[in-house]
Amino acid sequence: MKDQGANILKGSSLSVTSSRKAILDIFLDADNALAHQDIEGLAKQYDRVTIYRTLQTFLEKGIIHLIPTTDNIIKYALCSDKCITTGHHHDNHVHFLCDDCGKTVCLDEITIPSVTLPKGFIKKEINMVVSGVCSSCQK
Amino acid sequence: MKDQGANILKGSSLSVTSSRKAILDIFLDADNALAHQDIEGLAKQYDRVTIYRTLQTFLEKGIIHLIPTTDNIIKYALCSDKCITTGHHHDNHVHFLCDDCGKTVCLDEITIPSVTLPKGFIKKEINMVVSGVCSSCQK
DNA sequence: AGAGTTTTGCAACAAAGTTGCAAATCTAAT
DNA sequence: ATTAGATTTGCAACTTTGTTGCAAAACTCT
Repeated sequence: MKDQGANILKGSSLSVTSSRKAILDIFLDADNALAHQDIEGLAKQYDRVTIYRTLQTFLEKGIIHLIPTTDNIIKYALCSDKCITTGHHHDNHVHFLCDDCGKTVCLDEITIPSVTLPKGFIKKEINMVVSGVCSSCQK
Repeated sequence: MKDQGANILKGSSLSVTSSRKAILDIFLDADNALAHQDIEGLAKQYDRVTIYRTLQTFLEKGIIHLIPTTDNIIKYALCSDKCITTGHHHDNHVHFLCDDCGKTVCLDEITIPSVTLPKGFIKKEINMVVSGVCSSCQK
């Protein structure tokens, strides 16, 4: 599909600007989750502040989601098509953080198993991050 | 137990200083996980740098563990006795983050269910954070 | 109590994130 | 295609968060 980025933006009723397209393209090209810093390095022509605000906007619109990690670095990844089209966020897959290369990937095919919470707790979202060695680093 | 903090420090072969005891006491009194910022507020007489270094030391010794959360705030919680005594870190319980009060608690009795990773991935640690409404906020 | 080691606080710095505002860009309507 | 109106961007200044080196203070062990 050509100009996929622009379509996603329109679909989320966001105006199509070059910085938003550029940042979205970076996500579309990436095979792993990205930290703010990564994006700053890959979209050098845009202001730091613009990147902060763009990521914030994408989060709010459900275009990207946030991955909690134990390495203290906030990472973002594209949501699956379903997330974007439904507008409803269903991020129920497992994330993997490689101790070796530091990359974080979405394991879309691995669904988070359900847990039973103690009485009185109401569950809204579950996040699961597994760390270890990824398939590219394990040689 | 009197002077529990000092005992824990000795048990981890750390020298017993007033700042370490104070910070450890804050954790012993807390019923939820604490961010650096929380501790700074509760241990005002100590330097910011000392708190950073103390938390770092506690992490290394396995006295506290780190909880990844989706609210971008790094939180620490005391490890269970077993963690401390064995020196080996077994943080296999579920964490709960309340969207209402913002508190993070360890659900020590809820064990993280196991998952099967794709071929080539080696699992070392699993983290699971459930968010929603905690028992105190659900009224 | 004192020698030797560890820890602390200070200062200075680096990195990360936020805010207000004017200029630039985008959208939608003519 | 032009333009009015709204949104977004970049800049500057600032706050917060985290790090490092070093001398003074506190702690441990004998």
